[in-house]
Amino acid sequence: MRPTVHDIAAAAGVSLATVDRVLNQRPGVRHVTREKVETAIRELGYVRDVAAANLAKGRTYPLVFILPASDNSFMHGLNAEIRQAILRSPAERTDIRAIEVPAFDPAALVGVLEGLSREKPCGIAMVATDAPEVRAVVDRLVHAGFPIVTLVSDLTGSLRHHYAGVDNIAAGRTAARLLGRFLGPRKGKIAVLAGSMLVRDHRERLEGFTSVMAEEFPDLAILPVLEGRDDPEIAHMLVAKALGNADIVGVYSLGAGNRGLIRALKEKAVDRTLTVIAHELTAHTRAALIDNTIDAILNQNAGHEVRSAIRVLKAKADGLAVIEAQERIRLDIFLKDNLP
Amino acid sequence: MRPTVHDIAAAAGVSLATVDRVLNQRPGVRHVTREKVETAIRELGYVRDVAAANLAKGRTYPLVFILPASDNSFMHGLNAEIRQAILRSPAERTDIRAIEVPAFDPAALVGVLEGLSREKPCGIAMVATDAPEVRAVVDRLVHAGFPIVTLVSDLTGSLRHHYAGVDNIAAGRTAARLLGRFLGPRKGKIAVLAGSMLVRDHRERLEGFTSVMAEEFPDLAILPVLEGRDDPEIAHMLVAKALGNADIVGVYSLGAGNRGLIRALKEKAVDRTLTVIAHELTAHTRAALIDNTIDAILNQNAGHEVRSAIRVLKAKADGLAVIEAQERIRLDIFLKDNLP
DNA sequence: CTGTTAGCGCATTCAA
DNA sequence: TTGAATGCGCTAACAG
Repeated sequence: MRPTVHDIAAAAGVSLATVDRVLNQRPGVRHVTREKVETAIRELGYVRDVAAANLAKGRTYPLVFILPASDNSFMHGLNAEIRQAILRSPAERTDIRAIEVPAFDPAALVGVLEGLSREKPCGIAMVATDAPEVRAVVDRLVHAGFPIVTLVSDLTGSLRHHYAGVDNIAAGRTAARLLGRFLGPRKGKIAVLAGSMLVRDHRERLEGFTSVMAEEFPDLAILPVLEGRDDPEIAHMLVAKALGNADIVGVYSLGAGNRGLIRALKEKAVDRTLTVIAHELTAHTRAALIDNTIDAILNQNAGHEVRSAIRVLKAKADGLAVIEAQERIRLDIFLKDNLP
Repeated sequence: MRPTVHDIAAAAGVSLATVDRVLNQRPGVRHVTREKVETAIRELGYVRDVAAANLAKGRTYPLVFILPASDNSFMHGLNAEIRQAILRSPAERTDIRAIEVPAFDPAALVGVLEGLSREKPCGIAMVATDAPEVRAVVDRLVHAGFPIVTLVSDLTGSLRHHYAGVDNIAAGRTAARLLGRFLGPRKGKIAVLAGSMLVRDHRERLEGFTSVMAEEFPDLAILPVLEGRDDPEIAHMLVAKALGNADIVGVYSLGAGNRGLIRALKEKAVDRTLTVIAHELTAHTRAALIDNTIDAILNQNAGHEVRSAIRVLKAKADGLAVIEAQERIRLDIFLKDNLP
């Protein structure tokens, strides 16, 4: 049988309340008494039963998710996963609220973040827009004791506790190698469609992509990046125009808004054998993968990201450790054969 | 505030004990009383607090893992993950025991399984060897009320509750497409190294591989399968011999024992440009991927499989639902760029 | 500074 | 067939 608070109280010759004070590092315990209790804890190998503690405390975890208000399938999916998590709230003792902020708008994000410090959530998950002022508030909130995890897009250089998203440099490098290997001996130009160079995830994907291209596939030349703002309409326009270039042999779409990309490909490139790699598995990209418009999809599993963010935030709130390997968000690579 | 047993007792005008009897479908409640309670439960939207219930019951989950005694890195890794889970046991209320059985030996597996029915674990996770007699015991145990999940290798057609492993047909198909696309316009022969056609996962990978090869890459011919019994020494011998064939342009290793494969490749194929796809990320395959001996690795994450098996078994033991998407074991595809 | 006591939501005796 | 009382491991008033 595992030792309980009673056992350590008996071993240390003190009462339950004192043991509790030591366990929860509350004040009002003499140094010597504290030492006695700590010794007993160590010797009996006591580990606190978190479930029982939460029951006694009636603890719930008020969590806030901050997301950009973007009208693309990936963000819709992320939203859906958060709603799923809200449905599980009773069982998981969470109390989750989602807040939307204008996309690519550091000032708006900062405003919401500052408002949050008043309502005292026990954890914050946010899709970060990469800007100094955002980094500043985040650092301030972390200092004030709020657990913060970044979601999907990281905020490197800030004090955020954890990042629940894929390694985007690795994603870009992987895209480059797949494209290069699939193209084999072919030479030509590569079009790159991004959302915005303002978000770190897109910048990092591009960085990884260009470096592997330069190192290993010198016969493929990258054209100037098209910024589609993750908007299907803009993406369609940009890609349709770019496809006028007959030297293009491949496309890398590293952001969202792939509906527009796919439409442009079907209109302008039916007769060409382009190799296309895109990010994010959605209804649209899935269909395009199956009908061979797209050759491979790199994906981050929004459900895993949300669940991981919640686990990490709860653990941080309790001062507990996380299973690192479990919280690593993997880059999914989908060909038409291994679709879920 | 969520409704508790007290609330439904008050609403139904009965005592806690009666509510409990209804909740746990125990006998000794008049039909009309039962109905009253059930109505109250429905109307208040009561959901049981599993943590509190487990606390009151002092419940633990005795779980058994059955693994083949194979000396390859993948099985070592699986073992390590189970040991990690054992370390987490106190926090997760599990009590995990691992049993090794001779590999590819249905009779031995049946023996262990039969012995288990006496010690009453509340869940069994097993790497299945695919044989009718195994299917028979599994079905018997399931009928007797034991939750059973298959791990890594499934037992299709049996009554096992869940399979914690990858879709191996999809894995084989994916390997074929990667190999075919990487090879591009090249023609030639493909060597296939398997462990044993006695285990379902290997048979399924081969099946998926050959079908995509036949459908989409007719210029690549598959040579007769080499059965290395997941043993590095045997694998080395077989592959070294096979590489005498100068027409070979690619290799698909769908089992374990890749140490032997890699050694053979380095000895016999330094001067050739083979495209090689292997399964399972280990220290050896990782190094080979980095030094370009292997071009891609398909992997199943043993840690996820073990944690998933535990979650599912606990849920089944409690008659609870699982998050299906979370329990789907994904096929990892690693190029040298996205290694963890 | 330290101890007593009640109670979180549920299960389980033991009586009635 | 039903109910009252007790306890699981822990926290939190409230006394001393």
